[in-house]
Amino acid sequence: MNEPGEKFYTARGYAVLSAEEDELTSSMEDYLEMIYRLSAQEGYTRVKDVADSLHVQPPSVTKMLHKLHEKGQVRYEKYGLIRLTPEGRRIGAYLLNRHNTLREFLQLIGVKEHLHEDVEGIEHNVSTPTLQCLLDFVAFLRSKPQIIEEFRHCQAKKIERGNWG
Amino acid sequence: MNEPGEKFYTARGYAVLSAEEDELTSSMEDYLEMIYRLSAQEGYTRVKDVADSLHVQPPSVTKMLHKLHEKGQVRYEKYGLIRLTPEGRRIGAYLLNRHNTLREFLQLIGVKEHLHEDVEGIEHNVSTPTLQCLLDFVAFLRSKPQIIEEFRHCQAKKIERGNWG
DNA sequence: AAACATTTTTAGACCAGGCTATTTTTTAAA
DNA sequence: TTTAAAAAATAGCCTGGTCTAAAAATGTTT
Repeated sequence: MNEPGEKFYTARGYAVLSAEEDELTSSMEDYLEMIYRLSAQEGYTRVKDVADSLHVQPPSVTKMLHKLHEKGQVRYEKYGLIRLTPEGRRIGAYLLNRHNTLREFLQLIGVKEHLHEDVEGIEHNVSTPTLQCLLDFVAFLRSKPQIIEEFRHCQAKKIERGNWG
Repeated sequence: MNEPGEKFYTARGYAVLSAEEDELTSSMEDYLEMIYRLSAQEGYTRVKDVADSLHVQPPSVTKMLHKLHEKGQVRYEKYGLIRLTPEGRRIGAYLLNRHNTLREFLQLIGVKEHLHEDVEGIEHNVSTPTLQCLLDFVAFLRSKPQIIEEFRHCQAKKIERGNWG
């Protein structure tokens, strides 16, 4: 049909597929990444802090903590402190690294306006092998700063010529 | 807190925000993009074809058609053919272009394994200004093929050295 | 044109991840 | 140590995008 051998699904369809593979949902990743950030200093965080940071209400956090606990990423008991398990820390570190890599790449190609939103949306959909490519590419660009310099130059010229949407 | 001035939300949180801005949901984009592909030849398509292509059941298509009709992207009456409005065509073309741009970029940096899934997931989260950066960057890389050549070379060397995850 | 097959629609259920309102527990102050 | 305030948990509702089962419309034979 379209590209041969490629099956299309809706956004929901992909979500269901990855749930079947027992992967984390996008929201679970958001919570885990944030818990990882917040517990970096003290080794723990609290429901209220997570709620405030993610702009959700506390009951949403509690509910998600049960899920992350069941999945083995969070050590948690009622009214207690939130701590990641070693597994949770490993994943949290991975997620944060993925976030930062993506962010750095987008900055390199000149994204400014919706940087944060785009990173937050895109990160959940970057598979591990793709992340590896991105990492390699960012490292490559970092090692040859003239490339980005030249690209910036082209972009600037383009703006001058008024070729923009 | 984290990066100053950046507000974090969960995946759902962002979805709600963009709904409030009256933007299309990810699923709506998937349907619209597919209708655009399928109706490219004949100028129309059918519920069954959309359902088969997106691996959903026909009632899901019907329901979504009502929404896209309300939003003014689809011309549609019961049991009839599905046609895009001019507005729908414009957006469809934009979505397809975004898809292809992203795909080309990922291919350039050497993505092979999950190319299709990653494109399908990422595309919905690429804002218009970010897409513009990507377009510029892909054009730049296309105009200087030595860059990608050299990058490929580095990647290959890296594999040789066994520095991979 | 009658009968059968296919396509589409309708109706209603389900699930994740939010929410609000309320109750329970913990913490801080008097 | 009793009381007030803050934090967390529970219960239950809502929404979007799916599904299935059943009904309705359309198309295709013969």
